[in-house]
Amino acid sequence: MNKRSGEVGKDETKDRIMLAAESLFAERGFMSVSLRDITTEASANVAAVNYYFGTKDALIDELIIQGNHPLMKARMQLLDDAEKRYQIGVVPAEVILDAVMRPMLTLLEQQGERREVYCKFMGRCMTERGNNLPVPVMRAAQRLIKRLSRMLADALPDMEPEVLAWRVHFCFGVLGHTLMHDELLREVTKGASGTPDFETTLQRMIDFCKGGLNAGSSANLVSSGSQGTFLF
Amino acid sequence: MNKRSGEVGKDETKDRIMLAAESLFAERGFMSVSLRDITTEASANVAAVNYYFGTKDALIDELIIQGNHPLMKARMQLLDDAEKRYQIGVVPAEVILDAVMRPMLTLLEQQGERREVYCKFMGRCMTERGNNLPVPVMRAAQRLIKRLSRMLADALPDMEPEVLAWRVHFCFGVLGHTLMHDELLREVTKGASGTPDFETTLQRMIDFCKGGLNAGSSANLVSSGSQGTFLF
DNA sequence: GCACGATTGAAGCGATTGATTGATTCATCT
DNA sequence: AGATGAATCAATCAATCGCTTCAATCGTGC
Repeated sequence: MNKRSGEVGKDETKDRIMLAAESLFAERGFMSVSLRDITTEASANVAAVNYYFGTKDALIDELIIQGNHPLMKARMQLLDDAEKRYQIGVVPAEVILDAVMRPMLTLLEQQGERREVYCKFMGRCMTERGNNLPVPVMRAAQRLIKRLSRMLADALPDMEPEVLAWRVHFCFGVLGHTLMHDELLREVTKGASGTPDFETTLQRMIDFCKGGLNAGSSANLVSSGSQGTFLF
Repeated sequence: MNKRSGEVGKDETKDRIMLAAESLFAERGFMSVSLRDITTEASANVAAVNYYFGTKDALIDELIIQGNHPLMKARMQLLDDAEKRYQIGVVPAEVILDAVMRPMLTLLEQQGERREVYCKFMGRCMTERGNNLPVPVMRAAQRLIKRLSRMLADALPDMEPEVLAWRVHFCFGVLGHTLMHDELLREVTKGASGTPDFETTLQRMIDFCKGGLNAGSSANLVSSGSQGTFLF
């Protein structure tokens, strides 16, 4: 045994550190939480972080990977199912969008009391580490986006691929912002946003994104004649 | 004169600090940039920050206020214009949305070479400081949201106020995410997103949000019977 | 030319950071 | 019982943080 007690520990130090770290990172961001904050919360020694993870960044990466992997896997699975189901035709855009958004909802249900933590942590990944994500996460994101773009291009043949890419991007923006800032909305609207549960919120999010994906594309009123003249 | 040179200085230390700080904060976030990073970039002394602003947080607040004020002012002005224009009827939702989004575009044009910095800095305000914004900024946001909700409720009388509040929230999510992560999109799509200028991007953003605002609202398939049972 | 107030600079404050050390504890195995 | 190796601890490292101090510097008005 490489553990002090012969039991399969749910109270292991490593797990306690990861749970504490996830909560604190979700609440205050990656940079604002020190190793001492984490180990104090986890009732562990500062050295334990280095012992189990090497560095703070490695701990963060492991948390991000652990959080993203089941999400990506579930999305891919749903896309598989959709393609199988619509084998003779084209997978509708709404079904594709659902496959991307729904797993966040499903995974949420499995989180129990930690669902709020999970939400904010995933939001942190998107907003604070949107660039510079761990390599496997980045690669998984690329695979998803690539597949997504291909399927949506079939579903919406009249839409320019470039416009489509941006609209997918917007959908992820809605997702990240919603995961992070629910309490901001509550404060700024002074209650007009109600107090919906996460499932209701995510359903509203999906509705909104569906409308956005299928939106008409207006002529560019402002810079139709100056495309590409700035910065790029 | 309270300045050493009688000139109106574009090279004043205070301005150099603010410019350098805005750029660095935009690029690396508020927490990751030290006063020494700022003063080195600005060719100034560390004490100058304390001399002109008091603390690092005060500097950040001043930058946020300075960045947000003209934006809010322009939005309110456009809403005024719209209400005047549609005095006999109701201001359409699209016009309202335009009034909120368009000033970001207009202000961008005034930023010249610093437009990219301005974009990212505003994005940082939304994503890293979404809560805990300076009091005047928070109040301005509340005024805007309140007015927005009222006008949109008139424009979309069939939509539940709560759903409307969330859809407005989603719009700001799209805005913030777009301002922050354009290069992420470019990397993850490997070029499929093209290299549009900011004006084109913002126009696409507005189109998307219009579609989202006007989207149909599907029945809640998942938790229609469990509203309010979790966390809230 | 001299004093004054505004501004700048070098140096350092105490506190905190991520990371490391070497000793120690303890279950396990021979 | 003794040896082994995983796990934990207190203590400390150098580096960096925001912030302060105090003297030097500068233009300006007297």
